[in-house]
Amino acid sequence: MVKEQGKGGGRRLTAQDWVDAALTALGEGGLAAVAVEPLAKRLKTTKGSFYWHFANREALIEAVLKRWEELNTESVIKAVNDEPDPERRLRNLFKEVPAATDGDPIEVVLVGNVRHPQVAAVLQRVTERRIDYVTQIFTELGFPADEARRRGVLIYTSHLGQTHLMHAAPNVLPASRAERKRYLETLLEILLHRE
Amino acid sequence: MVKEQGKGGGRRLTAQDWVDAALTALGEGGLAAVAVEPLAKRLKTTKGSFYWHFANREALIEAVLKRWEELNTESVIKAVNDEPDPERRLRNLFKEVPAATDGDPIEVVLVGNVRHPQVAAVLQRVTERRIDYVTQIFTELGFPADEARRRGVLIYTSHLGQTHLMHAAPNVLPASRAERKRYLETLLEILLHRE
DNA sequence: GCCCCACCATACGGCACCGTATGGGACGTG
DNA sequence: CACGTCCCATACGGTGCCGTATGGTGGGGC
Repeated sequence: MVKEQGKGGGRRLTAQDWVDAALTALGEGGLAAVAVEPLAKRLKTTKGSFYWHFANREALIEAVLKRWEELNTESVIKAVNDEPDPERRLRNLFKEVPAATDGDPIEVVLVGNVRHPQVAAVLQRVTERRIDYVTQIFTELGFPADEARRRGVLIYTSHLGQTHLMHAAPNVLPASRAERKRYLETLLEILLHRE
Repeated sequence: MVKEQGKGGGRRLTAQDWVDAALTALGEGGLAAVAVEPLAKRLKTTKGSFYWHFANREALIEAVLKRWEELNTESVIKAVNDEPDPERRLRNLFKEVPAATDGDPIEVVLVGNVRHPQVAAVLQRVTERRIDYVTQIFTELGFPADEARRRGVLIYTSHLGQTHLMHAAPNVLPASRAERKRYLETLLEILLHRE
């Protein structure tokens, strides 16, 4: 008989299992839900397991933030970065990113906990990384540095506003797919235009 | 000798005092900081006072959310609404609102806690109220209903994105005052233009 | 001056979570 | 098959918060 690996069974866990569960909990219940005993219950195990893999709760938070950072910056950038044409890369970026993180509440959850030092640090890094990347695209499109950055910030805040609104009052954006696409198109036309 | 009213002294408190303190705590420490015993410490009193004025913690949260709602919608709208010209009213709105709530983290704090039922409800109401108001201005400007609403949502998400970014990474918007004004001006030109 | 009542202090039980201590089971290795 | 290592279960003490019970205080009405 093979080793029982059924996800509910009594298999051994890795640190990664804890991080994954923490990531889910973070989205569902906020930072407060990244807590040892509730996660142990969710994983059908006990604290004994957790404190074998991690020093304490803070270490888990650090790990889950790092994981989120990597999932939401580098991997997305990597997925888009093989498109050579800058304009099409920009379109891909703002078409793919919402598709991947549409209902993902972690972004807004983290901003709501920006007083938390670890959260503040990761938000800082992620934001700068994203804006730098978009700015770089505008630079490749031939805009001077300051104008490229200005447009990068602009398109990024637009995206943030959509994300924010979508969680604050989802019903306000009903025909989201088509409407958002049209909105994005308008915005891109404005921002790609050289005055 | 007059009755000692020094804000540290042993004076009697009203329910409003608790709500005010809760509002401050909400901004500083998130929803979790709207907690009875910590607030009692802050007010230099005890739980005994709290449970005289409120039934429980949930009642306080309800009250503080209602207070925030009123401070951030009706009072702002009232302050702007005496301007008869719609376009100038719009400009006033997006010049005054950020001035009043620039560093105010409560907005993003609440979105981060959107799973909380009471928070979700107030965010729902506030968002719809704000968008309705802006939409109405565009209607007064002569746009048909659907176009007015589209532009209202648009300008509102832009504002939200700025707020969001300002808390996620404040240093990204350094020359905020002048830059934001220019940004807003650009946006308004776009949105006020009849194609 | 007395009393009453709005308002507060204190003490208590309960719960949820953190982190530690310690024993036990499973599995590879010899 | 013995044994050590890895990983987990259980039990415990500590902390911070919620909500209740109950007694205390001080100032306004008579």
